[in-house]
Amino acid sequence: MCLEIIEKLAARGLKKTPQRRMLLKVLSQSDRHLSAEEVVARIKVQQPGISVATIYRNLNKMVEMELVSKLDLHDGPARYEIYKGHHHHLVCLGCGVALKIGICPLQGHIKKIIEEYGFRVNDHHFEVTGHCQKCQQEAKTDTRLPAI
Amino acid sequence: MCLEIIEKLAARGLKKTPQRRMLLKVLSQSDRHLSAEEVVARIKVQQPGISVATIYRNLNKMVEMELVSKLDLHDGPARYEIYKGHHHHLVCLGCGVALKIGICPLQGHIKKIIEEYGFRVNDHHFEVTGHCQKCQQEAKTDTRLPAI
DNA sequence: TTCTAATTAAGAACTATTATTATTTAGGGG
DNA sequence: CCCCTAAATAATAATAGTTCTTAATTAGAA
Ligand SMILES: [Mn+2]
Ligand SMILES: [Mn+2]
Ligand SMILES: [Zn+2]
Ligand SMILES: [Zn+2]
Repeated sequence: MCLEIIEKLAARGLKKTPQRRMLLKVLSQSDRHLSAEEVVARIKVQQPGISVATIYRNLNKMVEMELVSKLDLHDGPARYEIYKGHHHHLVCLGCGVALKIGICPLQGHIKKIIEEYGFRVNDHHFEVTGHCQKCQQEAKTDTRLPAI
Repeated sequence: MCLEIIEKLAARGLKKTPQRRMLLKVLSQSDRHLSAEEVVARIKVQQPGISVATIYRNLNKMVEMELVSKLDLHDGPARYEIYKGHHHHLVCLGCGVALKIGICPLQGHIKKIIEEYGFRVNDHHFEVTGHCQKCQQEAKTDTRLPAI
């Protein structure tokens, strides 16, 4: 899985470094988005010398190349996952999970209207925050005392 | 215009301070979104003692109260404007202008699909970046040498 | 094997924002 | 009008997340 990505890097003239291999391995083995610091922590288990700057630098490069995608909410660190096509997320404020949704607002109708404004679209962000089913359930059955 | 807003603040138990008056005056006199630092710079002309912390603190409070709205892209400082109903923007990467669009993706169709996921929506962000008509024109007729 | 441009580790620097704290002030009650 | 006090402020330190700088290392071409 990440072998192919490493080859894509090489095809574009980038070196196959152990740091890049580990970065891709960690991302592809995760079942959720990871922040740069989380990636570093996981790599440190095997390569304690890994530097955060290296991870940020490579994440940026890979996002640019569309090998990795970045989920940047308006608070906390950005989080990354292996690129698997354009999509958006429902981000849970309770558990932090980012549920993939197939719907993109920049299709058909809305896209057409935007282009009628004479605006040339370059990129877009669409993020929905709220609570996932599990966190709604937990809130209902929660017997803990309120935080005040 | 900002007199009404000041009254709304007072109605919610907040004091009518000269700093708050100036903040609202500056925002309502601007024809575009302003960053906190830009607000400070404009207030400084008349009140050189104004503090950035005061502006940030009040902007946050006013956003929370829906008296001001915040436009937070993923780079550079957040920018603010007087709240005039829920809307989204086409943000020009050339001149920075934020064109208001009336279309909200979280209506009807898409909203329904999201709620069918069992997700309880709390908030959402939709921003489109690209180039406005004016900046597209300028790029065409631009006789400057490219920056390499 | 040698060479060199690419890459790295380490940590300083930076940007935007929030927290802390001593001082000031808005506005209500006497 | 003056006093009082909670609210608000100015100044500045602290923070978070990320990028920059630089000297040392290394991948991979020759
Ligand atoms: Mn995803
Ligand atoms: Mn607007
Ligand atoms: Zn999309
Ligand atoms: Zn909307």
